[in-house]
Amino acid sequence: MQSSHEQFRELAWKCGLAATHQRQVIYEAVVAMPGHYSPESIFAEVRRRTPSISLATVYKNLRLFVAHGLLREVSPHASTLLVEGNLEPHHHLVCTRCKAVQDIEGDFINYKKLSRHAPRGFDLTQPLVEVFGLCRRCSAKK
Amino acid sequence: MQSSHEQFRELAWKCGLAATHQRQVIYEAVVAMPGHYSPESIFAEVRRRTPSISLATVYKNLRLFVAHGLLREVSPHASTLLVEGNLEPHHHLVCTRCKAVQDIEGDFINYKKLSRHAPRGFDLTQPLVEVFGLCRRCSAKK
DNA sequence: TTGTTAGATGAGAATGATTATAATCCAAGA
DNA sequence: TCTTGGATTATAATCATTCTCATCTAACAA
Repeated sequence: MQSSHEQFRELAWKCGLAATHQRQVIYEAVVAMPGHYSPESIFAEVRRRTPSISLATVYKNLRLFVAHGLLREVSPHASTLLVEGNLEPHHHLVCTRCKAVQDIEGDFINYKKLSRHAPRGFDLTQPLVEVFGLCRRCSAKK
Repeated sequence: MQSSHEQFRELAWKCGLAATHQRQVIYEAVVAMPGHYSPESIFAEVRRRTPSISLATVYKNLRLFVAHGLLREVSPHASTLLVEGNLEPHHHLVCTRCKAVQDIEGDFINYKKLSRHAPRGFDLTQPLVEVFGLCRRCSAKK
């Protein structure tokens, strides 16, 4: 069984990226636990092990990892960046009011109907979906 | 048949809002044509008729109209605001690369399955969905 | 019609997340 | 070990949006 370090070195090598210490700790911070993480929270976490790291480096590498498919961007057009390490296809539930995001399982999309209504040439190879509603807390407030 | 002005005055009155000239022209700019509009584009449009109007007023009133259900926010957690006058329930297709948004018709969501997988208390009374893919232009570039 | 006032507007400053810049640094192949 | 192109850091810059507050006006009452 490979060490976590060796696993990352191999991933980086496949993507043609230098396996720097900073990239290592950023990647591991996201992948260590399931969940959705902001650049700031990753920065705070990573800083404990590598105090000299810069916030710009965190941003740059999160974008890079997402571009290479090592991480997933929680919402591809959200106002603030969130990343997750879970690469299994799954959808998200978003609260319209507080913008909280959570995973939602289940096969509730009819892909055949969906692609029938999509315009010509629109690539829905692996459609990801965001469902908007009101989370429990916000619908209680009302 | 009511004039457009009278229609707006009545809507404003129902919401308890003063029917100012600025609100009138902002509302009409969005509702006049189907489509998705940014605050800047509405500002540019509205300025032609009302040169003294302020961008802040446009933002403030778009948010207000959305809060009162007179307009719809295209994507409730997008990085930049877009509004539309079409209040008929419909979903959106978003390009992951260029973030372009277009309407998509069709009943491709299985609401029963969806609510079965949603957490307790999550309000999905009228779930709106955003589907991510690659628009034709972006998937051609690849 | 006029007076009163709560709410609305306008101009510009402030905010906050993200990206750009440029000097320094280091991973990786020779 | 040496070389070099890519990586990192600190900070400035950006940009959409919101805030502030002085001024103004729509709406109701007299």
